[in-house]
Amino acid sequence: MTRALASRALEPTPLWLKLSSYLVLSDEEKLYLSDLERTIVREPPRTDLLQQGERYRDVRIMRDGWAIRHKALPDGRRQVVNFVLPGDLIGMYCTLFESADHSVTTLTAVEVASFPPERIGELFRSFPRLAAALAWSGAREEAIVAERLLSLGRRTALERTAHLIVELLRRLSIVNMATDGHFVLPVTQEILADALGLSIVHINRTLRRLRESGLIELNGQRITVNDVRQLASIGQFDELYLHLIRAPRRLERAFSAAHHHQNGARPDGDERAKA
Amino acid sequence: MTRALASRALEPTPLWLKLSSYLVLSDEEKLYLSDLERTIVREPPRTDLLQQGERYRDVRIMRDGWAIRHKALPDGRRQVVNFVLPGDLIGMYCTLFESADHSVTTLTAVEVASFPPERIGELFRSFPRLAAALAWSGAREEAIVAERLLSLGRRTALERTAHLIVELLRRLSIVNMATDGHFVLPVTQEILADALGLSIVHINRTLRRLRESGLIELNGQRITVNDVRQLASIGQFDELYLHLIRAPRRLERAFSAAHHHQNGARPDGDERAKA
DNA sequence: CGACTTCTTGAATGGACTCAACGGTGGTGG
DNA sequence: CCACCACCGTTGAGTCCATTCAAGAAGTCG
Repeated sequence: MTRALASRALEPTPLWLKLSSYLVLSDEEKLYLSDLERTIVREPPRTDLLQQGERYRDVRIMRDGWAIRHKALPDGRRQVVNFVLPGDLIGMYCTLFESADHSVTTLTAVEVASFPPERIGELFRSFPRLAAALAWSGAREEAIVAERLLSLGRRTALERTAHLIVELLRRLSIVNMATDGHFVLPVTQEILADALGLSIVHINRTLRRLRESGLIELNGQRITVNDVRQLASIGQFDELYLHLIRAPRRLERAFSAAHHHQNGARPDGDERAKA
Repeated sequence: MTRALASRALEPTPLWLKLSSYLVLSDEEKLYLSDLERTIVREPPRTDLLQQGERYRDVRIMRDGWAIRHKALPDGRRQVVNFVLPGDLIGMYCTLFESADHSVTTLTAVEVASFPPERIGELFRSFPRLAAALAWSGAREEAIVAERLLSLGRRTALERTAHLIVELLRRLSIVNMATDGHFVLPVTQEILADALGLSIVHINRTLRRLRESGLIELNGQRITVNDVRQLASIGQFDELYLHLIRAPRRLERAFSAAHHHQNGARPDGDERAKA
């Protein structure tokens, strides 16, 4: 490996930082990761990075900007599944499926890296720890979607809205995109409605209620949260599902504690059974 | 590896079959997989295999029976995130998180295998193809949750219900648990309501409408779908999201086509950029 | 056979939706 | 430079889908 590459590897990218919260990356892993982000593309707002039904495209890594992952019904009704923030992967596994079951559209100008899906095999074979960390972060994403499902299924409009605002505040503050309880939400009320399963009109009224009760302030796309505590309480927000706690580093342990498996199957443990 | 183990490996388990649809398993991989399912436990209905908030437990593999994955709000409202069927993993990544953000409860008597989370490291390091296939099947699960999110956000009660019935019919027929358009749904209307984000009363009325229009028949837990086509049309069901098509075997290709990556980062491709 | 859970149906309520209209803002071009 | 248009946000009024409340029927289990 050349010096030039090695020095380039030292710039930590959002993905780099995200995976670091799961395990301590070796220099080699950092190098490989930065190589995956070698090919960088900029896209304007309202660009489809991935389109529902589309056959194939490179895997993308969001480096800067916002996007939404969304699904549409044939008749046009639409649901925003999640917000894509820096460090998130786009179509990691979709490229291996026959075709994409969702779209990803930019909300702001973005900077994305991309690599061909063939490299996934390489990644899993040569960098198992990275592969595990990526799979893990995929599981974290699913947890977010599942929590949103709970919102749509069982929370009222007010609760849902409060919950989403607190979620975004927490997620953004990790990547230093929210300070002092305020952040930029580059989103129309229509998109908010599609994310929360509500009508535009009703989102508007719900935001007004939150504004009038003094919990939040809105000027343009800037949102200020005045009382996170109460907002979280309204939305019954429990940040457990975001899996932010990095303390145990269980993944790290799984790899270091593991007896290097060679060939057949010969681990420890006894054959217990329970009625 | 002993002969005894090798012979045991030859019984295909549901997980085995599921992963086979992504790639052709080698004998070694089959052997390892069957070793992961070595420790088998039986549990009665209404047992928690995993509990929201709980710190740690073994990874489970569902071998036989039904379970639900669900999340609850502090005030008791509940959302069923997904149905767990044979071949599905339980808590694969949760064991690596600090604590579980959802519960898994059996609906029927079940047979599950379990293995300690430390083996995940072993799996990723020694069986990259299996690891990729498992990550892939995790992505497929997320796709199902995302589709359910679309249901709760944008489909009416009737549409949602129709959609879920068709989904279960499709998923069950893959594992030979549905024949001739009928299957056993070991579920109360309360659970159905919690899965679809509706009240018990309304699910009852919705099922009645479907029954009265002749689309389905219900006797006890047995459900018969008389007109899949029309049911699918009501629910705007498009099976794309289930990712059942195994034809391309892209995963297989990603591994065989991949240039064995050795050390640093030196793949092909040019540094393009786009405005 | 009781006791419990589950299913079913009616009636009234309500949360969110649709329809509709108006105001603000920013971009475009005559 | 301002008229125009498109998009977005805001608000009112009426409607409807789904909920809650309530109570009885039908299973199910010890």
